[in-house]
Amino acid sequence: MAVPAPSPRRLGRPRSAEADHAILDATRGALVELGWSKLTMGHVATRAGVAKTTLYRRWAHKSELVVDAVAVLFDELELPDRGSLRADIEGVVLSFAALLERPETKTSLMAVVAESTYDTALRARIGEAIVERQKRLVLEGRERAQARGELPPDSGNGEETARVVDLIFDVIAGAVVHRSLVSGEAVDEVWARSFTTLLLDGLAATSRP
Amino acid sequence: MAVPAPSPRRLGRPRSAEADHAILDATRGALVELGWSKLTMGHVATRAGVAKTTLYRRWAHKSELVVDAVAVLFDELELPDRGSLRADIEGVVLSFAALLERPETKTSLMAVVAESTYDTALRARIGEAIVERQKRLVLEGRERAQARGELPPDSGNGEETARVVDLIFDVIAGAVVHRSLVSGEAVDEVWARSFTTLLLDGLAATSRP
Amino acid sequence: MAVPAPSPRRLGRPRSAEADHAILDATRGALVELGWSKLTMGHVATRAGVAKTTLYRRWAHKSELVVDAVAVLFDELELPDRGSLRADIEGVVLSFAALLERPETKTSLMAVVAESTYDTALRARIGEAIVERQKRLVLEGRERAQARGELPPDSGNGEETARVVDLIFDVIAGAVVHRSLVSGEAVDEVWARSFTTLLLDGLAATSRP
Amino acid sequence: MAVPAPSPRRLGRPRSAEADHAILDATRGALVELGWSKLTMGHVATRAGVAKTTLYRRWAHKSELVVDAVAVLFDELELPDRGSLRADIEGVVLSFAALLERPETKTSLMAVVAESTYDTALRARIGEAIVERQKRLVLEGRERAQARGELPPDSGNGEETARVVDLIFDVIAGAVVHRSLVSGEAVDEVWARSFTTLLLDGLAATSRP
DNA sequence: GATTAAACGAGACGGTACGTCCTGTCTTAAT
DNA sequence: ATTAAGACAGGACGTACCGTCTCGTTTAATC
Repeated sequence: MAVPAPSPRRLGRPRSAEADHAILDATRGALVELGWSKLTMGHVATRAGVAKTTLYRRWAHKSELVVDAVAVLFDELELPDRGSLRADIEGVVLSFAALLERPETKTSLMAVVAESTYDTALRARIGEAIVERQKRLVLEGRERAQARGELPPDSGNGEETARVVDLIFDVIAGAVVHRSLVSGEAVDEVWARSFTTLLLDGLAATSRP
Repeated sequence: MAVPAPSPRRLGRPRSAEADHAILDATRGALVELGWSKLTMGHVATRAGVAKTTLYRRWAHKSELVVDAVAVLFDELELPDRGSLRADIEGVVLSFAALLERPETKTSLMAVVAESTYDTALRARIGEAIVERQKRLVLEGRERAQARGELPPDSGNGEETARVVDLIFDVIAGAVVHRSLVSGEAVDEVWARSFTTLLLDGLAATSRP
Repeated sequence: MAVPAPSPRRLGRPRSAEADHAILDATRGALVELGWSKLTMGHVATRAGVAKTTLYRRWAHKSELVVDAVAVLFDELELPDRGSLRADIEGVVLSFAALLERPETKTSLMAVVAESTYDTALRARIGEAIVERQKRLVLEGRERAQARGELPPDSGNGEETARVVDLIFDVIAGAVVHRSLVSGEAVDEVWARSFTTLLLDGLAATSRP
Repeated sequence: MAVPAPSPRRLGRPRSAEADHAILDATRGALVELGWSKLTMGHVATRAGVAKTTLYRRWAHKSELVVDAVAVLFDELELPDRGSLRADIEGVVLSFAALLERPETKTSLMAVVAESTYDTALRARIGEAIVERQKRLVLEGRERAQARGELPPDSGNGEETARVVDLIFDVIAGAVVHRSLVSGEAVDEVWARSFTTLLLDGLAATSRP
């Protein structure tokens, strides 16, 4: 996954899996205590009880290391069936907001996105490790709503469907991230309800012929 | 504004307004050529033909400098009357996206937002210099739509109005930023139309009693 | 003297004599507290309650300022008649050593001499303000010894006399300075007696035909 | 010696001996071209093709670096047997003066001595690396003169001997340094002869019972 | 069990930028 | 014209990190 096996050869001493964990743990810990900009490779290495070479053998840049360290937190997001599309959306908005409130993610997400604007490899890694994996939540919620009859079934046009999913994803994730990190205001139940109402109405109308 | 007068006293040589401009110009130029992460205070100073001390006397951190240098670009955003609420929204979405495509803003915005998560003074500066000032676009578009009869008049509840404006702002800005910088896909006319449809329908429904 | 009148004209506000004293006092004080290398023009100005311009108008360089500040201390050296040439020499050795033990002079003398090796103007200033004025002690002691009959009278050859005086001056001052500042050992009565014995015997023999 | 092994451990990459030489060579070169006061750590590092950190890892201060760089020049001083005590003294006086005329030593010696007045570690380093090692010349010349019968043999009292050696050392070195650097006049054959006469007579008398 | 080759810790390395300090000059208004 | 105040260009400081390197030392899989 994030730390690809260097080659199928198996000569010499194998890499330490312990070191991998220690480094990622140390990275998350350092993010909490220092934030993105004061986190250094040397500090992470020391904190993980590992030599700098061991760290650089696995991750060439701080941004890649942080993406991998933080990605796992995004995987914790889930979409339990709350019984209605409205409840599901409000739920995911609130749990996404809660995730963004954690110091590890708060300080990292924007930073790696910023870094990625000039680094296509990093952009790909972010897309793969974080962004794409969150779209599953939209897909899942959508299918469930279709099963409930809250949304019309797929048009059969896969491209069209992908476009809609992307749009909804950008609207939900974008609004939450912007409110939380840019506007710097709390994403609470009140806001989640207003936002969900707006989105539901938009979706309902869009779904009409 | 950005560089507040240090005090009403008038002792000693006054600060050079030329230097202010040269520094902000140099900052924008360096952002274009080097991007956020390779921009250094020393480089900006050299480029501005100014000593580093002169720079640090005004801006203690690179992030504050960049906020001030970039804020003016956001002020260039305008909302010409395109005849309908739909046209106005599509217009602002596209011109905001165009702004985010400029190299000066592309990396900077996310980077300073990232920095602001651990620096409340910076967060305030961003809010004041960038975020709050862009809400005027939402207000303006809304009033115009109300005048056209496309949206119902204000409820008279100022707090309620502010909440709605904030929501719309976060949804529009958030969706555009997310699509453009996080998802890394183009904000083109097609997307703008889909997004606007979604938003308009949401607004229309929300406005119904 | 050390601070030459800028010109015989007397237009505009006259220079403050208070400032002169304050600056020289502050310089000596700073030398005591900080030593030569940590003394700065800005610090002296602040300590003297004077603007930097006021300081630079009088002394262009730190070394010149220090020479003037310290020269006055060397003028305090005196040669009271102790009754014999031996006693006079031992006296001047000990009082010169005592002067070199003061922190103002200890830290300054070698420093300005070092500086003067690449700065002929400074060398001249040191020669004039410090070195030449101390030769009076040698001259005085010599004349007194001649009056006592301890040394033969002048040969009448002025050049010859000057050469001898210079030699004795360099030997006495050099030995004391070297012992005190380079070797870093105390110039006490025991050493002064040994040194004086050596010098007297040398002089006596030299004076014989 | 000058750069003590940091510890007997042998962990990590060992320090580069090449770097040591390059730095000391660069220091001497910079002293020749720039003199003490314009020599900077950064310049030396660049000239040596070495990072500043590499330099600071070995020498914390410019003065210590210069002491080590210059000490080796003092070791070049030698005392070839010139056949008589008089010739030996005249020889060492002239060659010491020639050494002090070299641009590397000219400013450096006084400067580091000045610095050492407020820095006991530096004083110790100077004592060890320069001062103590030059006393060998006095010892050597003295033994040779005793072998020739020009001076009486040692009294057997080691402390007494050390005191005499120190005295002679301070008188010779002090007089030459003072004439050359403080009085700023040439140490030529004429002066050397006068000084040697004075010293020999003093020694002769001192040696008499 | 010995060999082999990569991974490991430690830390030195060349290099870049940092943010501060000092220098000596200049620009204000006040005296 | 001099003063206090303080901004200015410039340059060096000593430190912190970067990413690479060079050591001597494990640690498995292979021979």
